[in-house]
Amino acid sequence: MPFGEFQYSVDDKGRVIIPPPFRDFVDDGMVVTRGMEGCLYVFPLTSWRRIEERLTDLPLTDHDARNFVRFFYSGAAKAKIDAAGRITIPATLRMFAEVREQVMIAGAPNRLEVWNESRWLSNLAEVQSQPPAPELLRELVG
Amino acid sequence: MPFGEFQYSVDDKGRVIIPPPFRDFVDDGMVVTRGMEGCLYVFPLTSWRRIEERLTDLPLTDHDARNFVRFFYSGAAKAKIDAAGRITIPATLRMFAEVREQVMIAGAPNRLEVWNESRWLSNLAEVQSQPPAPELLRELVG
DNA sequence: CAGAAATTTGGGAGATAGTGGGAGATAGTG
DNA sequence: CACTATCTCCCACTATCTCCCAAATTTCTG
Repeated sequence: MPFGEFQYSVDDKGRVIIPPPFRDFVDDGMVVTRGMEGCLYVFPLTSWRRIEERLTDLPLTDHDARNFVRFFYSGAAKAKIDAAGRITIPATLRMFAEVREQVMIAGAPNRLEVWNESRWLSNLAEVQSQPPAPELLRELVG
Repeated sequence: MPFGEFQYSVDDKGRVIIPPPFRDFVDDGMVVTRGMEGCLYVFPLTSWRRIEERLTDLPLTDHDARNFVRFFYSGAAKAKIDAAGRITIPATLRMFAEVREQVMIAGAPNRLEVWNESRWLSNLAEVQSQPPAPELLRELVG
């Protein structure tokens, strides 16, 4: 499971470095898509296939389900690491997550997250001002 | 299954590019018809035949069923990819979905969707402002 | 501390994709 | 039946992207 956070720059071609400790995790290819709180999710290809199946099974008749699929499924893009350890993030996703200049790459359970740096910081600040619910903390420390 | 989203322009002949990653998906011809939330659905010909059968089986006696058939079936038009990777969308469907100038082509389970660009954006904004139901999110990460 | 290895960043060339226009064929109208 | 408008197929130019290479910086090791 990848953990840790790393700061990188984005060049004007939309290329972002995958931190060396995370490279094994996404070695066989990955899928980048929209995430919650305005970040991007990066799933290893094998995990994505499971998600894809679940999304495909959602009912076409439900408005919210359709939009849910549009958010995660239509937003998705395959990516693979180049010789220099980078991936190219499509323009639409860069715009969505305001990925430009400085970004944070964060490890998460089963995925990576790509954040606009200042969004990352303000999101952290929010967590500090609104501490997690006690029942969540109990999960952590027992 | 086609996923991803792509932005294109529509020329004054009503021609729209099918994104290169989706071309295999609709290689044997496709059917364009009205879709939900004001977009257009694009089905591969083989999927369409299944839909056609189901629509044929709907009871003619039911008002809602009749209107459902009018919506999906009467609006349908065959299309095939030209040498430059485009299809021509009939004027009536273009009017329905306000397909002109800039459009988004989005991959979806079993189909493609063609969107007026600003409709697509405001629809996505709706998803963000109303966070997805927890049971849907569980679909995503397990 | 010095050399070696790995990592980050940038740039360039060939290939691919996007866009527009035109001519012949087809269909519609008087 | 003739004329006109529309559509389809074909061609060509331009822009963009991907892959490859190379330099500069940092980190690790002996």
